[in-house]
Amino acid sequence: MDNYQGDLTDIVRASSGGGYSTSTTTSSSSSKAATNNQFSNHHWQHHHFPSDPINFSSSVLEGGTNFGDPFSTLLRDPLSTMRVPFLHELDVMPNSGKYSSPCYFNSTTTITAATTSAENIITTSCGALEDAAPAAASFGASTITNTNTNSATSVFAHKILEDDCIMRSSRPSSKSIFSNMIQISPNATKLPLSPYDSTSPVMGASAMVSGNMINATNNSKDCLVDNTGGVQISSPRNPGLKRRKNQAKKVVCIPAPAAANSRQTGEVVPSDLWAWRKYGQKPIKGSPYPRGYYRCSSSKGCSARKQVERSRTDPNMLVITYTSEHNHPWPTQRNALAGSSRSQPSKNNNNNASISKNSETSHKGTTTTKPKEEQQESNNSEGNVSVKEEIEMEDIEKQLEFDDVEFSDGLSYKPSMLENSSNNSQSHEDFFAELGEIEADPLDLLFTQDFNDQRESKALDPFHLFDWSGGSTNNNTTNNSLEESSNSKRRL
DNA sequence: CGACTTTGACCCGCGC
DNA sequence: GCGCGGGTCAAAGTCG
Repeated sequence: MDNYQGDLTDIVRASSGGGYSTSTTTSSSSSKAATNNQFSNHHWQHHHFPSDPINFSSSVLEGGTNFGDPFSTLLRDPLSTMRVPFLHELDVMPNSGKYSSPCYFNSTTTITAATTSAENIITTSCGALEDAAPAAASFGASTITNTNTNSATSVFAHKILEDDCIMRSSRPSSKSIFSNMIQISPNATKLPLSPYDSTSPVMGASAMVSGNMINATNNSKDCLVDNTGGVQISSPRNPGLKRRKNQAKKVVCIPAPAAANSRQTGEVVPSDLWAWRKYGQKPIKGSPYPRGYYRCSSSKGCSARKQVERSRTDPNMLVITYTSEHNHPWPTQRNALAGSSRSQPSKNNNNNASISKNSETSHKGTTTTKPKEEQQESNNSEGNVSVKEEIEMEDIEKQLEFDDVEFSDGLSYKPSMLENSSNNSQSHEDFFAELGEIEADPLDLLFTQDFNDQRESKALDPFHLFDWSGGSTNNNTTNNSLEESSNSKRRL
């Protein structure tokens, strides 16, 4: 079935802690492969972490459910400066532009649900900015503490909005990047809002998170994921896990790493560092894209699930819905590797036959995640690997600040290191010492040479992560999406 | 052998 | 009550 299964699969495949779908091998879809290889082999690796992270103070939903996933963690601790696991890897656009995200933010937000279609995102963004923002502010929501308001930022934000068809926004200063990525369902309004950062203004065009990220209204009719009624957790065969309409879920809208069929091209995929195992896929009515169902494989008995689908209105957007909660701490590097072995198939390195097979068959049981060797080759080809690794470790350490969590209530995690870094320094050393033993640690794959290169030149520009310079990126991805969409066949 | 994906079937909730 | 849509199960196959 040649639909978007591959997209979803690969998306989560990388989320499993494996490598990225950045295979350089060719496929029968040569043109698309070429296009996506642009993503995969080059831009996807352009991670760039600002020295001065953008602070997200997106507020607000204290008391909300913590999902135990990276997003939850990120969004939970107001003291944490965190990088959204997905977003920080969304450096995915072709030469003409690329997604990437600094995605550092402070937040107490627990996103419980979200609108999903780009259309709705746009709508809610505008609405929040122009209409709801004051209300959100009154709730203590909102709040962007970004201090980077330079021209590059403006360009960056502008580009995002442009690419995401948010040009309808009449306020350039109100553009919010992450309004396109993260939305909060109406349910969020049911949760108590934290006064945290409620006074932080949206800082111009570079605003990263604001009230517009929070869909505090109930206008989600256009949402691909209709959260107006809450969540439907479905465990029909498990009496203890009946579908609960009011169970909180968290929907994250992110720019899709690539719109084309990842199976053939090994397109870039976001990673949230949890290990996920796909247990189902269903075509979604009204959407040309299937929805993949994944459960956490980091720990047995973990009820955490997520659904991955593309926005039906904007294939460039991925809608990732987290449901339930992880009942275990962040996966260790070894846990993170669980199920990731296929993410690094060595023979993908230089085996067109296997790729051809994948492209010609139903891709059953295969992914085209970029093998580590390949990434290493890419790194080597661009040289300076050793330097890269040093810097990688710095960033990894940042990343892993969230790994060292305090599993206090069995459901929620706190980046304890951030709370008491001195006390945890030793444990972190141990952690990294152990980490260093894992050659194939997927975390190593989070950072690449390109990132390193760009870091040197643009490290101080967090918005470089969303550098769309070059222009026609969106067209490319859109075309790919449309092309893929037209070629896709839904399973019915 | 273990862990994964795929996919048809089953089950449930919801709307009519 | 019925049908639809969505979520999950589980067998089969794949992969390292």
